[in-house]
Amino acid sequence: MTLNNNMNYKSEKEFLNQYDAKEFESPLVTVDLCIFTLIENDLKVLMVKRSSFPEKGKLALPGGFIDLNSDSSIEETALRKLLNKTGVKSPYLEQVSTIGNKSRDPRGWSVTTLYFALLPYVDVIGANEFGDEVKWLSMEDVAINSMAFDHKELIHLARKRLSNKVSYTDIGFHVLPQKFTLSQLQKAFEILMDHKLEKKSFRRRMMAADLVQELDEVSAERGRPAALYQAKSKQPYFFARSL
Amino acid sequence: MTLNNNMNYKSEKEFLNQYDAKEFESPLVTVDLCIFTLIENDLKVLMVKRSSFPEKGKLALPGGFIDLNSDSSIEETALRKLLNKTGVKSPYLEQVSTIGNKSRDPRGWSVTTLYFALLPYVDVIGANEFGDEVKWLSMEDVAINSMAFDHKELIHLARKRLSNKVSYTDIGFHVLPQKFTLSQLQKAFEILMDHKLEKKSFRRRMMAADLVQELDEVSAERGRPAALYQAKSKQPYFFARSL
DNA sequence: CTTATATGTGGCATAGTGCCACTATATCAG
DNA sequence: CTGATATAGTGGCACTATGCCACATATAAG
Repeated sequence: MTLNNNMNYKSEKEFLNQYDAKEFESPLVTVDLCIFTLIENDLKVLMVKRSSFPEKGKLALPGGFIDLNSDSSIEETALRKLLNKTGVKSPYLEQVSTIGNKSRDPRGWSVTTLYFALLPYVDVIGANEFGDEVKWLSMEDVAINSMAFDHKELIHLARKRLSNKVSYTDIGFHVLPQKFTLSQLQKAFEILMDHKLEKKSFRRRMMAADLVQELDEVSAERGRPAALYQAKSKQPYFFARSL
Repeated sequence: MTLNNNMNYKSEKEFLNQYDAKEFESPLVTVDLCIFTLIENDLKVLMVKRSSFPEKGKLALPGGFIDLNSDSSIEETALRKLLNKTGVKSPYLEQVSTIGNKSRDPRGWSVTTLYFALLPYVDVIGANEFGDEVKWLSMEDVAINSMAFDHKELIHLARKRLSNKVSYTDIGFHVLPQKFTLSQLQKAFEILMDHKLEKKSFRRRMMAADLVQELDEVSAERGRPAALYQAKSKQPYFFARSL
């Protein structure tokens, strides 16, 4: 489609008067979110049970259409959806990819921009917009559930991006509460990356990267009490080779 | 926009009959390409001079609307555009990001999915679809040219992704001809990354990564003749720390 | 007081990197 | 033929980060 190319309007104004966006054939555009958190050392994704057709009753990612009147960008759409479902205003949010083709939605050509978010655990029951059923689904159970549209693939896309990015950035901090022990931090990184880490090496790198601030408190559960830390002002990268 | 959420159709079929995509308010969707190549050790981007409103006469990235009838995915749209402008069928092509907001196009809310491509140099004069002026613009000159829409920002986005990705993958090979010397390869990487490299370290890593195949030919210009190499079957990553 | 459990450190062998001087092989000028 | 110049390619060492794992430390439970 190169509708513009062969035309020769006398002025831009005339063009704008004569045409508006709705005259171009455009696909449906949605924004979908893959919201991750950690609950008791188990990685979870937020899912919604669809209450309407198509795909009624199936699990789907939270998301939906852009509100052309109130949203001024697609990031805003994503943040609005996130706030609706979780009550969280400022998560870690990153665009993963945009998938567009004519087969993913039974209604025809459709395009979705996928985001993923990282949050510390929040209770989500009843936090939803229209009484749709919203719940944290364990990543282990993603495989065994039937899902709407291509949302299972979307989850895998987001999951891959997550694992990868956690290994060379500090985004993993976002699933933890304010205060944490280095063991908790390591465990979180391991789960997010799906990869075991060496205790000494991990601590050495964390210290070298200067990403954490030791506090004067300790967390005592079993065994020797662990020092509590908090995240320092985040830096984009800390160049770990393979964590 | 959650048009689906409160409805309660009796069946999916009824839903599909009653509604089709055009009833939802959707933004304009385009695909834009940032096509890079190297000409005489100078990084170039392919630009088109717009022959119609809006932004008539300004430089713009090649791109345009999805053809809902012939394209079956947005990647296909991108490849079609690329083929139109350059005649190249199988470049390195990667999705960078999707930008959507209500201010980037004077016609209103619009969404574009940005791709970048890497090619060995091809002559592009006259290769275009509708007689639009198409040319390779030096990256040095991007700053001093006025550009349509937010395309200057799109170029910067693509440029950043390119620099970054070249440093930990082998995509840099795609701007070179089949046969090349290690010095040419290093120079290409340096330009793409915008970062000087150490000769010995570079060669050591290339060899260790087993990405190149030495040939029985040499390239003689000035000085000692250099061995020619060709790329081996590409692997996704070769884990260079900082090249 | 012993055991279980978890935190935190010491220290070494190994591998990858930056650095740069040095060698090798061509062309070109006179 | 000779020496200057230019580029290709290597030798080798100091430095740093990593993996590994044993050991020391600190608490609770029995």
